Formats: sequence, C-alpha cells, structure tokens
Amino acid sequence: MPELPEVETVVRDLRAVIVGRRITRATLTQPSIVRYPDPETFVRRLRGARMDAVERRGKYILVALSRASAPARSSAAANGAPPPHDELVVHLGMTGHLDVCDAASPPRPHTHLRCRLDDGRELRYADARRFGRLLLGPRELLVEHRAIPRLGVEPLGDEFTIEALDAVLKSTTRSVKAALLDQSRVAGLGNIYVDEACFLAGVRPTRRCTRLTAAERRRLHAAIRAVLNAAIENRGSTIDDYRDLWNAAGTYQERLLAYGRGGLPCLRCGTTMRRTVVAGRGTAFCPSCQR
DNA sequence: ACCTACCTGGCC
DNA sequence: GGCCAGGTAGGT
Repeated sequence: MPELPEVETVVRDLRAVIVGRRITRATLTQPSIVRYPDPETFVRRLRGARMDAVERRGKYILVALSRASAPARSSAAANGAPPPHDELVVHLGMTGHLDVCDAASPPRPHTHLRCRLDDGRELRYADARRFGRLLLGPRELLVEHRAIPRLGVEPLGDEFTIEALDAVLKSTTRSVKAALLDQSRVAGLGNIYVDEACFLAGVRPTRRCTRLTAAERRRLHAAIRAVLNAAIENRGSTIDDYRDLWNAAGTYQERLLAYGRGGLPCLRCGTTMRRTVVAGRGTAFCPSCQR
C-alpha cells in the first residue's frame, strides 16, 4: 500500500528515467481509471507531450508536461505569467503500479495505460483493484474542479514545524490516528506510517489529539519525520503488492515496529502488542510503551 | 465526524 | 464461499 515513502521512491526513480522523454502514443484499456477529463481527451492530450519534471505532493505523483509548439512569446509577454501547463497526475491507490520497461515486454495483468516513449520504452500503469486514479490538466484547475482534493501540510517540508503539527492536533477532537490519516490535514501518511510514528513517539493512536502533552506532540513530530525519512532510505515497505519502477521490493517492512504486529511481542519491551480498529483501520500498538 | 462503497487477490 | 485488507469519495 503506497504511502509517502513508497510514492517518493517511485517519483525519484521516475524523474531519473522519464524527464525529457516524449510520449508518442497512449493506449488506455480501462477508461474508468481516468477521473479527469474524459478518457478520449486524456489520451489525446498525452500524445506528443514531453515530460519535463516529476514531483510528489502527499501520495500524488505529478508529471509536468509541455508541448513541442513554438515558444509562446506573445502570451507570456502580454500576461507577464506563463500559461498553466498540463500535469499527468497519478494516485496509486492501494495496488497501483508504474513501470518503465521495453515497449516489447509483455504487460503485467491489469495494465490500464501504456505510454509509448520516444526512446523505445513504455511507461505503464497497472492496478489490480483500481483504487488508483489518473488525471490530466493544470493542477489548479484539477483542484478547482475537485478532481483532486486540497491537501494538508507536507510532513517532510520545511513548513511542517512543531507548531504546524500542534495546529493540526488542535483542529479536531478525533483520535491522533484519525487526524494523521486525514490527507487534508497532513498529506502522505497512511496506515503503516501512522502506526509506526505513534509507536516511536510512545503515543497510543486512540488518544484524543487535543489531549496530548507538549512533550508528546514534540515526540510525535520528530517520530513522523524520522519514520518517513528512514522508510525512504529503505525504498519503502513492501507489505503486499508494492513494488518500485523496476518491480523490486522495498526493505522497510523488515524494520516495522508496530504495523501488523498485533498479538506479537513488542520489539522494545516484549509486552504482547494489541490490535484494535481506529478510524476504521486495523491498528497495532504496545500497551506498555504507548500511553 | 462518522458510515459505506469501491475493487480484487489472498486467505481461512 | 465468505471475509478481510485500506485510500478516497460521497453521503448522512
């Protein structure tokens, strides 16, 4: 299940391979995976586009596109601002997968989009459960049309200060886990890394977030950044389906201390970890280490 | 702030 | 054969 570290891993690899490449042909075999605009327009606007940059925002992958057309000297000079460019937006959902491979290699099952590139390779999107989505357009337009949501603070960005986390925790009466999973408050955390961050911080995910002490909030802030950075260094966690662009697994699943460990001994103190449901998600915590 | 639907592979 | 996993959207 791709969360911020898995998406960041894909984005970094993708950036190294596709920036500067042009899409010569796009084949969409599962139109329902495209959420904006209509599938025909989506395919038409992909064809001939050059991929100029790859960024991540929360769990979204953003590929900046441009057309070969002559430099628009007139409009840029007249408006003083460049026109908004299209972005190919990819959300991997639960089982979404991108790969870049030779155009002749057989596509994996559930391949929904194939983009032929000008270097003989293909950029492909596959997604068994189709929880993922593809969109195309200027980012501001996609937000305006509510095709993609407004996202909260980037937990690895400079703006994610202790004060920023404090503001998030003050903004709701829900549990810590529910607040951290809410993409409109903090963008990029999912079930795995919320459980890990809570474990590292010594805070039960069930706690009301308004009730955390200043020390707990400070530990939670440090824990979120630490776990995300460590997971990125390990190229993410492969629990089930997640694979990188080259179909390789991440290694952070070997270092998980809380996620999926309900009923198992705590790796820090040996107490049997508990499993409950918080915010509708399976949740594991150590009743001794986490208060 | 909560609930359910979406979707399918994997497991009992 | 049925249930579970869970990120997100949409409804109440």
